[in-house]
This record gives sequence, structure tokens and C-alpha cells, in this order.
Amino acid sequence: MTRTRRRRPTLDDVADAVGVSRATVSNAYNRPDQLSARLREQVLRVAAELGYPGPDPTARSLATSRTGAIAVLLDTSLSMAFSEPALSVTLDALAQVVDPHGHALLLLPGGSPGGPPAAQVLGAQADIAVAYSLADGAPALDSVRARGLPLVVIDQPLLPGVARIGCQDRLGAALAARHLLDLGHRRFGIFAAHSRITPGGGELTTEEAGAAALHDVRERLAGYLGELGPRGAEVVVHEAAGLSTDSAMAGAFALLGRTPRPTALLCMTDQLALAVVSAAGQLGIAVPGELSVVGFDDSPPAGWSAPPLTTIRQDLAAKGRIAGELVLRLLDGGEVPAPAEVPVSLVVRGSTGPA
Amino acid sequence: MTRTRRRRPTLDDVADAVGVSRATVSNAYNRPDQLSARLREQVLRVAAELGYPGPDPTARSLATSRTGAIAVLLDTSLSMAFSEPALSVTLDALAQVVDPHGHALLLLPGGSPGGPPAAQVLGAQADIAVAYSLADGAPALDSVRARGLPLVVIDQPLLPGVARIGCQDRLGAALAARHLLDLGHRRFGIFAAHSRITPGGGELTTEEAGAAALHDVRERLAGYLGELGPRGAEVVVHEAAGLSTDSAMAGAFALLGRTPRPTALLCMTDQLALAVVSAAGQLGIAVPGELSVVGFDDSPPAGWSAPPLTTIRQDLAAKGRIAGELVLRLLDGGEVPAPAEVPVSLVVRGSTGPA
DNA sequence: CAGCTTGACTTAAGCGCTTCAGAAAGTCCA
DNA sequence: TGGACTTTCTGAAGCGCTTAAGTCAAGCTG
Repeated sequence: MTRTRRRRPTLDDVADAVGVSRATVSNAYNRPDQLSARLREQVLRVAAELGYPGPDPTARSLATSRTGAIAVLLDTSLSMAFSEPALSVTLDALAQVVDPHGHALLLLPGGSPGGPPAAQVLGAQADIAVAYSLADGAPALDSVRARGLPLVVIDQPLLPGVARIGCQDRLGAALAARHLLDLGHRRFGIFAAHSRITPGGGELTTEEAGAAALHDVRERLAGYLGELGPRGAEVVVHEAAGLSTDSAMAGAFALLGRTPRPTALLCMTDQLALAVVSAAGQLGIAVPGELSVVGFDDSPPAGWSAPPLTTIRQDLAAKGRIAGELVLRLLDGGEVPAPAEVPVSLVVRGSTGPA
Repeated sequence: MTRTRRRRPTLDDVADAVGVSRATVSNAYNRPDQLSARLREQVLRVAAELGYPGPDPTARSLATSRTGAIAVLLDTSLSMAFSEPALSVTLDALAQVVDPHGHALLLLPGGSPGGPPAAQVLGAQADIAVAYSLADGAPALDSVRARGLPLVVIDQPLLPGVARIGCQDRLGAALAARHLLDLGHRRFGIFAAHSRITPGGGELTTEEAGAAALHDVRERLAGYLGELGPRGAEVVVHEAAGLSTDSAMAGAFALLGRTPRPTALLCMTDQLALAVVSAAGQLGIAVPGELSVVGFDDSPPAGWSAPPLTTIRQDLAAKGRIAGELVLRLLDGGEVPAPAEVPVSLVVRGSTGPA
């Protein structure tokens, strides 16, 4: 008991107790082949007796310059982020891939536009960053670059030297629009996800819409309009006021309250589409009798609504998996691969019908 | 260019470049009052020129023995975890509280029962751990203890020396049961959350139910049964096969398929209750005409269903906030406070009616 | 003007671990 | 039996930063 009590034992304490060098104890944990099995067992036993919980993660990180954590940069609060199944499915798939390699996710949510505050990013203990749908030019991305961390972006524009995975946003939107056009619709509403153009949501001109700060919003809009414009359809674009279900509902009522009411609504996410279906139900508007609705993502809830949602399917799990593989590859020192996109397809369910 | 290119600059490089000691550069970042404003600015300027992104987080952590991260221990995959709004709301509230103090969340999901693997926990770079609804005796908790990390548990049994926040599970369940009894119901079904008693879900005897590994499952069950038993009600307990919506639906159909069919269903979470409402809809069973359903949690979706859900409200955001405050307190070296519980109350909406 | 403060930096001792280049002690084989 | 390997373990140099204690000159007091 000469040694100060209360202090957690360190590698040196174990080394002293066993009577070997510190390096040997380290090897006992990290390179079992570097010492005899007997000695290793003895080291481990003494460590257990001393209550040594194994090498300190921070010290180990400093020595190896690897932290084992992946910083995930979000531009919303956690509950917002996870109320959109798209993110949780994607992130989960990512986690499944990196988990076996011992990487954990360090969540950096960002209330403000532009993702988490720069200081947070600069101080985050991570080997690599994954940015999910941040606005163009988010300061968080600069911080990542300043630190020289590898970066994987999901649903964001391509940046030089950065790995990217996205989906065929424009094509998907075009498919949705075409489907409704083919059904004979001519009076359209586009329900755009919140992209901070209008502070509190509301109607957008097509010019404003084209300037959305979020890559996928821009692309999907372009896809819708590119299809609708040439066919001379009447179209109004409405931006949601936020990411919450409440703002989705508010926007849905606004769109359905217009006269003349659109007969077809192109919704940029399933969450928005489900809000529309729900609002229509409350207003006594028959879906798909009087109103056709198409979503985007094909997230799990799309199949559960009544009627089930016609939507654009993208393989969210695949997106997450690919992101995970990109992470592993970059961590392994691999080259930045060419940007990839998961394919989309139209899934016709019950929320669309003839005009 | 004599200095090797490619190596990231360190504090020493900046110090050399400015011609001051390393400590001064450190102070420029951490204790502005320790040097003159002019020198500080010069240091920062040179740092910027050199492309020095500020003190390395890992090295700083080693020196200060603080990482700025909070390990969040979960016993499910991320997508499972976040498909239950209860968790995302709680965690978000927690994040809101700790965020301003510069703490990020390190997510340690655990596929297997018992939470994340011990090795993950031992290697996690965090100052404190928050465990959310882990099964009793989860090995992850032992690892936390072995490392001597402070611990805050949410919805788990009280452990010595550990801060705890929960909710009045038993009371809430009793309120729900009493409400239905008062409406005249006598044939009950209890839809229990997955607690790994039955491998694939299914019927439970009350003894089995009492031995559930999850604290809140046990408590709520006790609350239901404690109220129902003395009133001589007929009751069957069904455990969900998993945490997914699919298993919730399967369980709902199983419960509704019984003959005689229960007239009242006590569901341990809103997610289960919503599955029941949805299944009833598909089977043409009128709610609340032929079937009354009560949920638990009052998560946001409870208000959106048709009919809106009668449920037991617990203030999830408050729970998260309190957990966050506990975290800050423990990090501050504060004593472990007495365990707390957020209050519950019955919220009567449209899913319950007379027998 | 001696003695005390104050302000502005520097010195140097860590923080706890990894890892590379040996050293010591076998083992093998012709 | 001696040189060439192997196996097993040690020494020591970092990893990049923080911080308590110390130095030193300038300013203040009476």
C-alpha cells in the first residue's frame, strides 16, 4: 500500500508488479505473438488482480494516432435527424459495416445551418468524418479539411479529394413526375424539403428553388421541373418550414388549401408525403381518388400508411453500407474512389391514380 | 521548406516559427489571459499561415484526461434504437444539455443482448457513460465500472454509486389498467415489449413476465397485473418478438386473433399500440368500438394516428434533460444524486371507450 | 531606493501508451 | 561445435499537448 491508492493502475504498475518491462505488458495486449503464452497469461492475471482495465484508449490513440471513432456531421438536432427514417437506416447500415472493425460513431449534431460548430469539429476525436446532407459550403466541412481528416459525404455535392455516395436524385424525381403525367395529371404541387430558402416555409419560385442550399433538394427539384416544364404542367412549389412532422403537416394543409387544388403532389421525402396523406384524410380528400401523392426514399413507413405510398425507392441500407466501405477504405489509406450513386426506381402502391 | 512537408504542423512548429515557447502557444489557445493580446494574435496568425488547425484533440485529452465525449450504451442496432421515438427524443434532450459544454455523443450500439461488447466499451474514448435501458447485468456495465467511468443509467435498475433517471413505470401501467377497468373492460391483453424471454415472442405466464431482464418491462408488467389481478380480470400477456415494427405487427395480429378476443389491450409502448391500431384497422375491428387500446410514452406519433392514441404520458424530453444534467454534474465531480423519476399521467384520446 | 507586486514568458515534468532497434538466450544443423 | 537463426524480452524514443512552478524585468509604494 505504499503506492498511492485511488490512482488507477497503469501499464507501468502492471509491469512493475510482474517484474517485466512496460513493452512486454503492452505486447501482452496488442501482440500476443511477441511473448510466451505463459508470460502473457501471467501479465493478464496480475493486471486483473490490480484492477487494470487495459490500455487507456486516449494514450493508445496518441501513440498510434488512431482513435477508432468516426465523426458523423449532421446539420440538425438528433431527434430531427432520427425522425427521418432515411438517416437512421443509412447510419445503421454504416455502423454495421464499421462496427466489426472497432469503429464507433461520434455524433456531432448541428443546430445551426452549416452543420456542427467548427470548434466541435476541430476538437472531435475521430479518424475520419462522414457528412450527411450538409448545406453547400458548411463551415464544418472546412474544419474537417483544416484538420486533414479524410471525408466521406452522403447526399452532398462532390468536393475535390472527398469520397461521395449519393443517389440518383434527379432521375428519381423525374420518374415520379413522369408517372403522374402518364396518369393524366396536369395540376401539380411540389412539396420540397426544408432547405432554408424561406425562413418559415412557403411558396417558392423556380429560381429560388434552383438555389436551394441542399444538394438533394436542388437535384430532386430539377428532376421534377425538368419533366413537368416541357409538358406544360401547372406547378407550384412549396417548401416545408422545417424538418419536423408539424411543419410537414402545416405545409400539407397549405398545399391542399390552394384553389384550384393540385390533383397531384410530388413530395421530396416520404415523411412529407405521409403528412399529405394524413392531411388529406383529415380534409376528406380521397387518395388516390381526388389526389395522387408520390413520396421519395421508400422508407419503411411508406408501406404502412393507408393507402400505402407510391414512392421512389432508393436503397438506403446500401447507401449506408457503401458509405461504411468508403470509410474503411479511406482509413486504410486507400485512394478516394469515384463518386457513386445508388439507383432509384419507382414503386407504385396505392397513393396514385388517374387524374 | 527544410522542414519535412507532409507532416501536419504541431504546437512546437508554431512555437518555433513565432520564436516563443511551446507553453505560450498552448496558452494562446487555452488561456488568453496568460499572454499579451499582441503576442496572442501573432501566434494565431502564424498558426493560420502554417495551417495548424489547433491543438490535437487526442494529445490534449491525454494531457487533461478529459475527452469531451459521452459514451452512449445501447443494446440494439441504431436503426432499431431510433425507430422508437422514445430514445431519439430522450437522447436529443440529453444532447441539447451537454452540447453547449462541448460534449459529443459516442454511440456504442450493441447487437447482442447485454449491450455493446466489453472491448468496445473498454476502448471507448469517453469521460462518462450513459446506459439506456440495458438488460440487467449487461457486461457493458461491468466494463464501465472496470474503467472507473462515471455512469448514468436511464430506465434501468438502481446500481450502487450510479446516477439513475427513470419514469414511474409501475404507476403509469397501473393508471392505464385502471382506466380500462373503469370503462368496464374485463378481457385484457397485455402487449409486452421485447425482453428476450421468449426467443421469438409469444405468450408469457405471469411468472415468466416477472422475470423479464429489462427493468421497465418488469415494472410496467407489475403495474398492469397489480391492478388487473385484484379485479379478477381475464388477462393474457404477449411478448413482441423484437423491436421492429414488423414484429410489433405480428404480435398485434396474434393478440387480435385470439378467441375470445380481448376487448382491451394494454401496450407497453406507443409503437406497439400503434401497431395494434393498424392491425385492427386491417381486420375491420373498430377502435374504440370493439377494441380499446392504451399505449405508453406519449411519443409524438401517438397524437397522429386515427384514432389518436390514449396513452400514458411521460416527459421524455425532461428525462433526457435530467440525464444530461446528471452527466454534467458527475463530470464536474459532483456526488451521485438520489435516483429520480419523471412523473407519468394518463392522456385520454380516442383509442379507448366503454367495453 | 529597498521591498513587494504584477505581468509575461519559459522550464520541465508529466499524461499512458506503442514500437523499433537491439540484447540475451536458446535452437538447429552440418 | 560454431555460425546462423529464432524466440523472448528490454531500452528508449517518441506521440502532441497541458500546467505547476519558476524566472525576470518593469511598476508601485512609502
